[in-house]
Amino acid sequence: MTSNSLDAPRRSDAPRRSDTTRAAILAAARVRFATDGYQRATIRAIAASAGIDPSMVIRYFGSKEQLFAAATDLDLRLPDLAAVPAEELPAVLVRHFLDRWEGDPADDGLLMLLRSAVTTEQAAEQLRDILARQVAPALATAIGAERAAACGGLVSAQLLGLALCRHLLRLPGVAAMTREALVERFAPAVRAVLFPPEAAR
Amino acid sequence: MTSNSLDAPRRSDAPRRSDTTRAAILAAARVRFATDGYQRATIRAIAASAGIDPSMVIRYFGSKEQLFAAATDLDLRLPDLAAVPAEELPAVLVRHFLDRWEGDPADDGLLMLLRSAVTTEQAAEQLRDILARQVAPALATAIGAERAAACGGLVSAQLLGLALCRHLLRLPGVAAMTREALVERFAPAVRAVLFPPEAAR
DNA sequence: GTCTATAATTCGATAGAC
DNA sequence: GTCTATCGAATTATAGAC
Repeated sequence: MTSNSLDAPRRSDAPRRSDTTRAAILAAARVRFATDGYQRATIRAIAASAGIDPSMVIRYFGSKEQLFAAATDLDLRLPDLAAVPAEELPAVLVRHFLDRWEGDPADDGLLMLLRSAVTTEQAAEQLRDILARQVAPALATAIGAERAAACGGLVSAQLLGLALCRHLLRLPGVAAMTREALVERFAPAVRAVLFPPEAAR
Repeated sequence: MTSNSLDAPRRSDAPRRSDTTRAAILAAARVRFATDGYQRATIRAIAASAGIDPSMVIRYFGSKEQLFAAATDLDLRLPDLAAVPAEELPAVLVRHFLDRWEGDPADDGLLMLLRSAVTTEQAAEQLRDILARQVAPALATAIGAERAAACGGLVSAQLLGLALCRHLLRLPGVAAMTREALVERFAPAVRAVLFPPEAAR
């Protein structure tokens, strides 16, 4: 998956030129996709950011669609939720995602994917797949498979809603809050869907 | 705002041809913007949906940007929240938006605007403006201006997150739930940000 | 008022020289 | 491996005939 499928095995450990170029394209693509979304992020702009010719992008990745697929092959790097006390689970989740979103734009794959997923079906499919494969299983280790299935989507709705309003729409009331204030105010809401009060069961 | 600024007053009450054409363009534009977003919704496609020539769209609205501005001049039609008991406020809010989103795509302006706002700054600006002018004041009548300012953004994050995951991303776990199940499970989360528990104040 | 024709860009992707 | 040159399609917007 990560090595060039056309090459025979090599003895040298030194990175090939083609590998560094490929990595440069991928890094530039992640930044452009994150800020502009799939449609506005042109191959030409990505190539310019990477300092190479547009035709190289096609040569290395075949098409814009395949480049996007490679750029959005994400690992959310969720912590081990089984080790977290139920009481702290909501805050841990909120803090984890907030931390990732504040980091390097080329590294916060979730925001990149979310920006494109709203208007590009291919990206939406990829996002659904990633959430199902990573968030749901991680939740299952903490609160059991049955309850994770029942509230996984609602937890996603809350966390993606937070990402949406804070980083993509930049609503003043959400974008201006500090990370810790956000954890304090939003974690109780996540708790309400993770552990439904009696009245809602 | 709603009448053609170039016309002199007329005595007849019969709708002019230009008014029905203008309305047809606007209706078609709302559908295309809602399903495809600002960039993919082309003037050609909108004209085809309205059964007229693409050049007519420009003639009536000047440019694609101005057409979008006219199509997204929304009224969320929020109910009178001052008349709602605090206890029922979260469920009333969730149910109101769910109802609107299930309706006619050409009438659910919020979903249309949200789809474009993630990748088009003009749409994001319009959405921020609408939320600030309509949601925030309505909340203020129910829980007071001070507390509305503190939690308005968080309530928006929850409701927009729900719209995002249910109707734009169509996450299976959220899209499959019935409207009433969603109210029951999501209202407690909205309550948690509207009326913060002691631990989070 | 409505349409035909087209200008002026911009995009993804390809061919081929070096 | 890298770049030049370009194709073919699609876009917004305009000019002008009827």
